[in-house]
Amino acid sequence: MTDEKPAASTRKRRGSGRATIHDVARLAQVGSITVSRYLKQPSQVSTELGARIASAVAQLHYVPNLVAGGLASTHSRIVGMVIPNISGPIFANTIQSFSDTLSAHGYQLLLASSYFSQEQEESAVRAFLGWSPAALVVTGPFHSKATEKMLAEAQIPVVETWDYRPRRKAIQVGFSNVEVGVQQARYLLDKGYRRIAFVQNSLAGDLSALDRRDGYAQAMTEAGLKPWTFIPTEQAPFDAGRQAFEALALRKKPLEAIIFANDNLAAGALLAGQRAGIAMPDQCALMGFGDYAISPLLLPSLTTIRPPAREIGEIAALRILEALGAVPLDGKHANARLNRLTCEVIARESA
Amino acid sequence: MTDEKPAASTRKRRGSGRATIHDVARLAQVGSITVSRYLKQPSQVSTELGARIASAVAQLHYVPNLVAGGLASTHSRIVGMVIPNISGPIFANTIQSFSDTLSAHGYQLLLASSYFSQEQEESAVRAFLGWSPAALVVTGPFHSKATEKMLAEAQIPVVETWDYRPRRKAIQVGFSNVEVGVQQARYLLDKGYRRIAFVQNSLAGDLSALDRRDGYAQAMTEAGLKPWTFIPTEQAPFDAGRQAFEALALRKKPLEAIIFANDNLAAGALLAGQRAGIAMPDQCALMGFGDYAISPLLLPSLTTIRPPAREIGEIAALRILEALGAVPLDGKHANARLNRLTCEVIARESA
DNA sequence: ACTTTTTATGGTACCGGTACCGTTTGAAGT
DNA sequence: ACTTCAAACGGTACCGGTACCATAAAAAGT
Repeated sequence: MTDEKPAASTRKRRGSGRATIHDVARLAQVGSITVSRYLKQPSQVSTELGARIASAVAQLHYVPNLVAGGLASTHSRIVGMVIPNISGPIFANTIQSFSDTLSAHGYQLLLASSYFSQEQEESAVRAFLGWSPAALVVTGPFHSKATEKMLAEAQIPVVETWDYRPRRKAIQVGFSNVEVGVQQARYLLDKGYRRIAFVQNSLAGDLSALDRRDGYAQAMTEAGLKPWTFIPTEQAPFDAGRQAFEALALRKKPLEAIIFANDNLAAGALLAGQRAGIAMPDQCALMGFGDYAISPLLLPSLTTIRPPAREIGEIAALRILEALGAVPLDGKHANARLNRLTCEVIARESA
Repeated sequence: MTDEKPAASTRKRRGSGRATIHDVARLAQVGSITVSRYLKQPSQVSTELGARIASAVAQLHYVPNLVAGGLASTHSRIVGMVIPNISGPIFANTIQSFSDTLSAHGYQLLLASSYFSQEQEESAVRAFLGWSPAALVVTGPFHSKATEKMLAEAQIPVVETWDYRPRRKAIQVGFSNVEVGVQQARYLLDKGYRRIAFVQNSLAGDLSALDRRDGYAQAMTEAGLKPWTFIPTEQAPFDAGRQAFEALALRKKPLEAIIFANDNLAAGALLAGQRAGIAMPDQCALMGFGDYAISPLLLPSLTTIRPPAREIGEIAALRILEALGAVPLDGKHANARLNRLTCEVIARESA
């Protein structure tokens, strides 16, 4: 009948085989641009054409090709996030709330972990930028030169999480670790402890603990006391905590209280104290950072600092969505470039 | 009028402003296609041109636009993963190892969480497909009709993790939850317990626990014993565990052993037992699932099952990379569609 | 009644790469 | 010397959407 094999094009089709916007347009007998409009702002299309298009979309199982859309409009609904690690007890909540808030507004999350390595961060950022993401999130203020440059030149919102440094260019969503160190020291000083030590983490990459140590040292000096830092050589956190406890609490003139760079170190110390029969907090008080899931369950339960992990993820997402115009400005924070959050002291039995 | 302004093209440029492959080609005085080749298979380009191109790339800070490349070639180096949650104790390790293995080969991870909701999973899969990903990973074998259809029609590798069901079409990387239930029951039976109950999770979405319950029931029946299932009404896991413990262990004729759908439930029960002064495991033995971080720290430490979370992520990534030709076939597993992993009983004090 | 503005729709070029194919050149084969 | 063939490189047409502009009809303004 009539149709003579429409040119049985010898040229090979390159396409993916999926239905395109043009297929939908043909079936609905409208222009392809109208389909595009209907999918983005249905109000601009008459109800009649809208119905025809909707029917065609359903019939063809049309799924918009976001890659093509991204290329044409030079901006995608992808947001990249680089975080030190996914499986650790700290950042998972941030990722979760960030992802949830984003995806509620139709954005997708590209995720990579850096393990506190600036090189890995750099290569992740570079790869992400290739997708012309709508925004980027990184952790902390410490990046390689090249990363700084890429972030500065990308014409997109950049958020630095888990720290707060007003001088920097990126949007800040986090807290001051120096402040937290002060907070920890003051809490113990208020309780009457005087001989207080700080135990760093052995993992070199996490620089935020150094800020907390500085805050601790500052508060100690202000109180006329001598700060005392211990750096474990053991790598595994529980072992490092035990090592620190033995070095600080089992000596001739033991320390009265110890602040640890994180709860895992503190937990290792606490378990060592249990075994050694040291009364905590009476003979030695322990304080952690992070409020990990184990901390309330230990005996004695661990006094620690709870960082606003979930809040950081959510606020970071909101600031991004605002900057992209996907969400009306929050009257109060009004797209604030600086979001200073605070950590809460979780007072339990160990200090 | 004047308008003159001759060349000054009044037409607006739509581009992103970043250097393109054509800018590089112009600067290096080669065809743009040669630049493209050089970036993908440098061996096909003479060293002389290669050097010129490399210099131009460096000079312009050229970052390839992956969106354009993806559109042209109809495939990207993105892999989508839908997982019930990120922040929970279970899946974080899978995400981490999956992400690490992928990114070591230049692939990026698009992540979304479903909270065990098939609707959320469906919308995530739909959004991911819009990016024409290289592969997709989902959790478990339970999906909506529409999801099944999309996964089947997408011409890409699909992996189902955290379960093992040979009959299904997707690549399987996981373990049989029924088997685990049997394993749990047998462990307790071997220890001499007879009156054994199973406590489900109250969260309706996680269907894998039902399989474990079925395995438990099967093993009990085989041993000539009556299975006993308890379904808490409390929502929060610790509370639900306590509720179950009170209902099962504090009754007139208490159960001898209880299997919980996960370690959090078991932990709640264990703490309730501590408070009530019940000797565990002597008066009542407890067994969990998941081997969460808290489990070894409880008193008594919790006997549980350790799922191969990290392994699942890594093997899923390897199978995908193999299927995509990014990695040579593992001689032994040879791109196996079925990867049956096993769970390990972690025998501790509570059972 | 006529001009101006708004609404609904379509045509076309373009985003920045890559697949496909063609051309040139020099080495190898006969 | 002539043909054959592989290597190196470039031209062009796409991939599948959207930005920009144009157009026609309807609504509003004077």
